[in-house]
Amino acid sequence: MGKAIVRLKDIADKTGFSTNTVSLALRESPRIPAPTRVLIQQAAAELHYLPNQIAKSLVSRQTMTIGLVLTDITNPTLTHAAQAIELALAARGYGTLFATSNNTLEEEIRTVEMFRSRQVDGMLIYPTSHRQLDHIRPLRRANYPVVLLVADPDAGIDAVCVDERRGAWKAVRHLIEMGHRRIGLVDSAARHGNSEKREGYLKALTEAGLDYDSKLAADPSGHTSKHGSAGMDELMSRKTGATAVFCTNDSLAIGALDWCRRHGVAVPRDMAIMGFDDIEYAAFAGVPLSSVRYATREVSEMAVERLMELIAAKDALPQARVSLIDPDLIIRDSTRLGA
Amino acid sequence: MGKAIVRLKDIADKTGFSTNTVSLALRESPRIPAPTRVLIQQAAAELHYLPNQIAKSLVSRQTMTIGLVLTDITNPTLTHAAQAIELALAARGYGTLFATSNNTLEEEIRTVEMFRSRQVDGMLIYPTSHRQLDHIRPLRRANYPVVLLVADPDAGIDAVCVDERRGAWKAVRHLIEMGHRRIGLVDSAARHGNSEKREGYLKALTEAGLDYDSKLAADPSGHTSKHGSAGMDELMSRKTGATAVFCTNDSLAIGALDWCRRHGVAVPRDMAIMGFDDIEYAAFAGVPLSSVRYATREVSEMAVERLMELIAAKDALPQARVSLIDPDLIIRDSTRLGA
DNA sequence: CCAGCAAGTATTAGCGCTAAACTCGGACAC
DNA sequence: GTGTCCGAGTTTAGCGCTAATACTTGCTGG
Repeated sequence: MGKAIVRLKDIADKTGFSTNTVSLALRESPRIPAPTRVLIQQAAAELHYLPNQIAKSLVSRQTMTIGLVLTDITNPTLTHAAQAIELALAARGYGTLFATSNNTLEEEIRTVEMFRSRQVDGMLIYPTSHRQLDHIRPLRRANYPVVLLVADPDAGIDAVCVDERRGAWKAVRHLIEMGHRRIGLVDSAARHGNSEKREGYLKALTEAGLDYDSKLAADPSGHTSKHGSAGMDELMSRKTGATAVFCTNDSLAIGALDWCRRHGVAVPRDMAIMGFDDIEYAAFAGVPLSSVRYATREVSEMAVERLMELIAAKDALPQARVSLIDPDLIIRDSTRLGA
Repeated sequence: MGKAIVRLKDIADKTGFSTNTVSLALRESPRIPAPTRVLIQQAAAELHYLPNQIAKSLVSRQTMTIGLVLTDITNPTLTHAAQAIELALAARGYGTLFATSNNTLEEEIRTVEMFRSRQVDGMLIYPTSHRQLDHIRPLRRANYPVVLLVADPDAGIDAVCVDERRGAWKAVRHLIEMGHRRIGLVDSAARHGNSEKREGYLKALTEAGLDYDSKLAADPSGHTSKHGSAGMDELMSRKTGATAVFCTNDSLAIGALDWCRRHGVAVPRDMAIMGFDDIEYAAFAGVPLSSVRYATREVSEMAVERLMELIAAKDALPQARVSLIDPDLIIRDSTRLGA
């Protein structure tokens, strides 16, 4: 770890005060008179002193570090969130330790343990599965500050997240309003047990008096554009008569768009396509993509704020609260009939 | 930090051994006979013991944590790299602390100090500017393991990165081979003093006997698609007669592509466009985008491997080495004349 | 004129852990 | 029988820091 590190003791030796006096002076304690304080601080600066946070953490019992568990940082949405979260935490003096669970529960559990072992002051988690939270509940019970970034309202754990159900419902309702009756669903989250978007889809169908046809749902094994294309393949080979498709994220949708281009299916004339997340590239896809947008920055900021509240609450966490942010539709050419 | 944490002492009290015996047993010391070891390990498991890494770090003088400094995680390329790095580090038992410098030198310096204060065992850095490394050199001189993820070959600091100069040179040479003589450059990195891609561009021009015309270079204030579009605007308003444009990353190129679509400029017939990084969406842009690709995963893996070597070297770091990875061209419709 | 107090500083203990030094009771050799 | 060695632990010290307590002065007031 590099060469001899400068410690309080070194400043003490240099100035002739005791280590404790130095410690107090550097922390602006009123118990040390101003002239002494200045003297010590100058000596510290000359020696290029940097406090050892590890030692500090051991005694103060807080590390000023938050653990961020992501499923997969490749997803542009998570990426934006991670950035916004790091920013919000840094502004409050917290460091961000991050790890990806690779969408497996096992790794998620390992990650959470690793973070605990490193004594993070709290965690922000994108759980792999929104339902299997049994490894997280004990944490909350032990008064450990945890905020989820996707969740069920009835999870019993604090969460700040987008209302995916409502977003999906809005998206599908829009497709229905555009006159579509046979609406496909390309959903890569289902296999992780995350059914919010699918529920929104079903709700919109039901409200419009449309039947759900399981042939209209594809369930590709990942969430990249390649998978979106594969999902389209699966869907279209079934000859379901679909005239619109709702993809649960924009990467999938962009892949679906590409499938249409390669198969001579005109978008939106022959097929309307709707995404979710409104990533930067949605607007620049072959056909500009309609999508569901939400304020990543605000969500992240709120989640961090909530985490801070929990940390401040010490050993009496308040009742768990789930905040759902209502997303908005962004309509572009991929679903605009006149286009 | 949650409720009463289980310490070695608690296991000691429960089993009747001393804390030190417990510590040794949990670390599989041969000094403790197997039956005792098992007994102690069972007790630890029952109490749900998790070692306190902070305390461990204080005495072992290593935190098993690496600091990762990114300029801006929004960039899909950095994102991929971050993911690959986290994976490679986790595989070696290291945690990843990350922070973004927001492309300012000041924040980069603060971040590096913060990491040092947290006693990270080493750092991986995407420097904001490839030239201003004066805050990093002292680290190396103090035997602090640091590996850069972009750099000059003569930086005097270890680095593992893509050979951007060569990538740009290949890209521009390709455009020249396609018959272009007036080739624009949209480069958002120049303002940070990172001129590798521009140098590659110039080298290709020179080799082909083409003059450089400064009117052909645009320097937008950011690296998103919006900025790419703005860069095109700037370039085209100058009536330079450009028939091709090299954009220093894919987001810019996708923005440029969009500018062409909106202004009725046919790609590649009236204008060829070339990107850099080959992000997922390059293939799915309005016109599939030609780009420069490199193996992110391998680069990250190599960088981590190098960092491990430096860490293992203790207080006698080997001569700094810079490894440049040679990227490949991916030709798609945006530069293919026949398309 | 000295108890009482405050200001300024030093000493001590301890966070949870590890490494080094130490103890103690056999077994064994001669 | 006694010195030596070994196995199976225990005790002690210390990582760099903070918090609590202790100790000096010099002063004030009754």
